[in-house]
Amino acid sequence: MAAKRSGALKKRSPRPAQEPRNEPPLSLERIVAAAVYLLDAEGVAGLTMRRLADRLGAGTMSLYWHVDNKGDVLDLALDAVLEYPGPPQPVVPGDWRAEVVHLLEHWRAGMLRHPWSASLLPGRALGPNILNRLELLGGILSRAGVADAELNAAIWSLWNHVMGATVTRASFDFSEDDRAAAQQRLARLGERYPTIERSRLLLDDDWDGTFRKGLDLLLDGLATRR
Amino acid sequence: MAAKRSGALKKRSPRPAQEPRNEPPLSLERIVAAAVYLLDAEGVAGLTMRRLADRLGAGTMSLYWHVDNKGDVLDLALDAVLEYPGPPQPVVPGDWRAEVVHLLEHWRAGMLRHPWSASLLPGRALGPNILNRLELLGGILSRAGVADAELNAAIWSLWNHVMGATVTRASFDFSEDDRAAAQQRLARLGERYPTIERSRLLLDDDWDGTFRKGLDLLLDGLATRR
DNA sequence: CAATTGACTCGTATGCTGTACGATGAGATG
DNA sequence: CATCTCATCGTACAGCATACGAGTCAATTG
Repeated sequence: MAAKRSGALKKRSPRPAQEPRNEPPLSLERIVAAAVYLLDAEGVAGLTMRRLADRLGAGTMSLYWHVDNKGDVLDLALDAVLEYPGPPQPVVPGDWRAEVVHLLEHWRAGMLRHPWSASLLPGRALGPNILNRLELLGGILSRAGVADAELNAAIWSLWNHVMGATVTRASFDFSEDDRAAAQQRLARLGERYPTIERSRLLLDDDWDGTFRKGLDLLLDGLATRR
Repeated sequence: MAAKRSGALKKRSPRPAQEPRNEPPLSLERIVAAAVYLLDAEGVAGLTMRRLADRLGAGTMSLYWHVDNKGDVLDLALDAVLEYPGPPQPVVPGDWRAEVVHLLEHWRAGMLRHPWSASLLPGRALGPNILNRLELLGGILSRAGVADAELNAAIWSLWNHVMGATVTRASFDFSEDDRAAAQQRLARLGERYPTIERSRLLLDDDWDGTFRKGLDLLLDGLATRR
């Protein structure tokens, strides 16, 4: 990722400077924190190298000392947001379903707090925090007795469910203002799409419930495989 | 979408022109076809309004007569690619599982032929072809006896599985060249991520099998809900 | 026939974007 | 003092979407 920056930690220069700098020196940590802030506040399109540098009180090109390109910033911001505090203790040890549910709901909640993360995840590098979560998930399933031959399919299916549910919600969670318009637009299509219309597929906003029900489908399916 | 273009179909001008035009006149159909071509050939980043116009032998700004903005082009290209020929006949009528499997595998195959479509789908408008597929899916499930209260969750879960599996495959299907590098990179992480390493989660390239197995999980879960 | 209208095309210009390159300076080391 | 490395940043460039207005024609109208 960052190429030029020397191997890990070095003594920081105290940086008195002639024109006195009122900002602390740049660092990967500061850059990533500012990037997350901008992404949260303005979305993916709102993060540009210029705005990022402005926010840090630095010149645009100074960023490129610490980072190879904008992709690095996105990779780092994404993985930073997906830090996992570690497997929870208060869960009943033998209850694999509860463990999976807790892991995935925590995961989903984290991504919903940073809606850009779901859309960013495919196509970006898998950082250590993401791998860590996959590892934990695989471990739970494996210990629960899922056969090795089924393990990858199980992991990916659960992963897809979390990603998909998060992305879907971000895409279709109409703001209250748009809601009336969406309602009307869909009503006009009622004749062509009667089932969708009747089930209010695109208007139902119980995303948490939908996520949970789908997860239960998968877990029920898994339960027959042990 | 297209704003200025008058209400639907009008007589086309034969367009002889003084400096003889060797290209047919622009039309939404030509624009969409060219956009799909560029997307297939160069990916999302390869589609720019300039290149699209060049390919059509037209000036860049001419496109904006037929289309409001680039988003329109993407919406139209996406929905064009997801056209559905209609429910297949040769399927056993009563076998809802086979119907769902056929519908979703056809869907997935279509998106894999145009890998950009999966990454584009969230965030873009739901065109008529997409809605049509959702309607068919909902109909099958409803007729199969899925309760209305469960219907939305079932539809979204299956939708997420198709989208997720397609996006996941596009993200992690390393080219043969990268494969050795990826292999080595992951081996180095083997100590930290033993389960992932053992299951070869990121190296397994049986995407079709993974998709099918995950789909069976969901369908098994659904089968208990009727 | 002449004048007008409307459909369509496109050149130019604006303000963004990521980033290549090279100049600049500070602190450490010789 | 001379060099070297770390770090910062101004300028420049190519490419992007698109606003605006001028241009060209065919069909319509008087």
